[in-house]
Amino acid sequence: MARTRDSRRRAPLTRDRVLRAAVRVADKGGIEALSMRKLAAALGVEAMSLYNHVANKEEVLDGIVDIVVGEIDVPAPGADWKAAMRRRATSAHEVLLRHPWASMLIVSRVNVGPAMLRYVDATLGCLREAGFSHAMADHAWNAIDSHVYGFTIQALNFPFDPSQYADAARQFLPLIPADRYPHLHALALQVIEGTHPGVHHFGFGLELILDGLENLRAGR
Amino acid sequence: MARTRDSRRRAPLTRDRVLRAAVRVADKGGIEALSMRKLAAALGVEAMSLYNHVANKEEVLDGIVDIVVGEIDVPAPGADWKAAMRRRATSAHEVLLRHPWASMLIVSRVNVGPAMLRYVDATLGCLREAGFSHAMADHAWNAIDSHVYGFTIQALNFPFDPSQYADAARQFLPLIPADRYPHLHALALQVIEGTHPGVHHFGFGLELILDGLENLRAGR
DNA sequence: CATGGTAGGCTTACGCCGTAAGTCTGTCAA
DNA sequence: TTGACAGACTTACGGCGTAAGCCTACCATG
Repeated sequence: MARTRDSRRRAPLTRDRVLRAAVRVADKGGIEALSMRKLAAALGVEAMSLYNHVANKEEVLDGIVDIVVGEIDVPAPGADWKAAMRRRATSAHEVLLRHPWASMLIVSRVNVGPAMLRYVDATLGCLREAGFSHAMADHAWNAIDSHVYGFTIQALNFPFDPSQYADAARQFLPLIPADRYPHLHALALQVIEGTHPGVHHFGFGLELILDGLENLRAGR
Repeated sequence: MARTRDSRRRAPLTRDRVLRAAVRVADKGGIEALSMRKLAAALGVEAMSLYNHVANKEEVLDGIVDIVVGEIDVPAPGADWKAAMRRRATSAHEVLLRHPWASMLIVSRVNVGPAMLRYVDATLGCLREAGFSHAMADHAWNAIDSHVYGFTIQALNFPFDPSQYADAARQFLPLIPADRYPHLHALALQVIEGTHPGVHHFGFGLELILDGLENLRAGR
C-alpha cells in the first residue's frame, strides 16, 4: 500500500526510461539541448539522480545511438542482395532523418552496442550469402555506409527548405558572382529558372555503388 | 620607437592570427580542447580580447573550416575528369586525416566561406567540361563528397590502430559470440588469421562511384 | 514488530564553458 | 595638447558535467 502510493507518486527511474527520455529530448531540441540537467528535468528528477542508472553522459550518448540504430530495418537472409541492401540503406537514411542529431553521434564515436552489432552482422550475412567473400563483404558494407552517413549528414545540413530552393537561390545569387564562381553561378541560375530542381537524391550515389558491387560480384 | 617597443612586446592580434592559432589548438588537442579561453591562452591573451576580432565562437569554427578546405587540391580545368576527381577526393581525404576534427565540423554546419565556394565551383567546372550536365555534375559532386566525408569520418573513428588490428580482434573476439553474430565473428577470425587485413580502402568505394559516373556520362 | 542495510532519490560544490558589460591604456590625427 | 578610438583587460552571469556526501523509504532478517 505504501509502495503503491509511492510508485504512484513517481514511476521508478530506470536506465531504459532515462535513455528513452534522452531520445525525446534530443528529438525535440537537438543534441545541444541534451544536458544532464534538462534530461533530469524531463523526467521530473534532479540531475544527479541520473547517475544511479548511467555512469556518465557518454553512456547516455552511447545508449541513444543504439536505440536509434535498433530502429533500422535489418536485411532478412535469403532475399536478393541488391534489393536487401537498397532497403537497408534507405531504412537507415529514413531513421537518421527522423532523428537529425543521430548521424553525427553515430559517426563521431565508437559504437559497439547490441543493436549496432546485430545491424552489421545481418548486413555481412546478406552479402556473404550473395557470394561476396568476407573481405569483399566488409568493403561493400563500408562503402554503402559511407554513402548513407555522408549523404544523410549533408542533406540534414542543407541550409534551405528544398521546396523553397529556387527562392533561396535567387536570394543568394549576389553572393556567388559569376566571374569568381562561374559554375556555381550557372547552377544557381538553373535552379532559379526551374531547369534543375537542385535537390539531391539518396538513390543516385547508392545505385552507383550497388551496380559497381554487382559487377564485382559477377566478376564483371 | 614607442610603437616598435610595443609591437615587439606583443605582435598585434588579428582575425587571421586567431584563426591560425585555433587550427593549431584543435590539431593538438582535438576540437573539444578548443575553447575561447584556451585559444586566448595560446595567443598570450585573455579570452575576451578575441572578441575584438571574431564575433563569437561560431565564427572561429567557420573560419578554421574554411582554412582546412583551402588546403584541398582543387581540380585544374582541362584534365581527364576521372583522374581529376580521384585526385581531388584523395586530397580531401588526406587533408581531413591531417585535421581529424575537421570532417565533423564541415558536415555539421553550413559552409559558405570563400575556400569552400571555390572548391565546389572548381569541381563543378571540371565535371561540366567533361560533358556532364549541370544537374548531373551536381549529383556527381554530391555523391563523391558523400563518400569522402562518410568514409573519412568512419576511418577516423575506427577504434584500433590498423597495424595492431589482428591483436585487437583477438582481444575483442569474446565480445562477439559466434551464435549471436556469426558473420562478424567469422570476419574477426579472418582478421586474426591474417586472411583478411580488415583495413578499408578509400579507393574501393570511390572507384565504384567514378566508374558508375563514367557509365552515365558515356550513356552506358 | 524492531532494526539495520541498501537503493535511489536529493543538495551542495567545484571548475570549466561562452560571452555581456564595462574599464583602462597606448597611439595617432587635429 | 587633446580627444577619439582600437584593442587590450576585468568582472560577472548562467549553464555545463559530475564528485562527494546526505536523507529517506523499502525490505530482509532477528
